[in-house]
Amino acid sequence: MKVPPEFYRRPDPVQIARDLLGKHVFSRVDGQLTGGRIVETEAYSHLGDDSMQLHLKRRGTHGHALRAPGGRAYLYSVYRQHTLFNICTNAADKPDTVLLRAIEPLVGLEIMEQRRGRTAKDARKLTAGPAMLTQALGLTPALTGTDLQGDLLWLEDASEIIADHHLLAGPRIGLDYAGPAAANLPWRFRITD
DNA sequence: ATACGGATTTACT
DNA sequence: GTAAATCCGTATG
Repeated sequence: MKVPPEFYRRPDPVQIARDLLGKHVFSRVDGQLTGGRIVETEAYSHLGDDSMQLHLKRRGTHGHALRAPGGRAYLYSVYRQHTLFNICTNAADKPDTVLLRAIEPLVGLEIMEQRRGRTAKDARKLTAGPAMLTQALGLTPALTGTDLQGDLLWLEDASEIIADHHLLAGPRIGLDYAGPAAANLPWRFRITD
């Protein structure tokens, strides 16, 4: 069953990032169903997180898509070639997000391999990065604002409980530019194999 | 009009 | 380990 709106509207993005591990994400783009199990996430908060302030400033008007009620998609491109998938959380005037960094492919393997191209031959690299998974799922920045209760892009609760000893918490990736205060926050979560 | 920078991936040595 | 790819939105003049 779908993850309900209340899940996304809670005020602590770190807790939401933690809780999203083990959930399943699906997309139906071009009529093709693809999806997988979430194994790595990062939290971003409008409070006490310099990287979020910089992001909003740098992204200006487009970043205002972040100012949406919890439970919508926010996708944007970085390095002019890759798309990243975030989930808006909290309330519209308190813009927090969770970035999906890695999933374990479950549904629509052939479609995802096709979308990823030749480098997908290595199965471990099919959806093991934030831009890899958006490509595999067929996601583009145009999907920003999509309601995750719809049938285009959504998350499902797989009734999986991840125990703390199967979790790894660490600093977020690629945020050195935002300064040590932001780069050192242990807001990245991953399921250990 | 032009300059700048980045929540990455891939192919190399 | 390092470096190149690659093009868009925002800011600034």
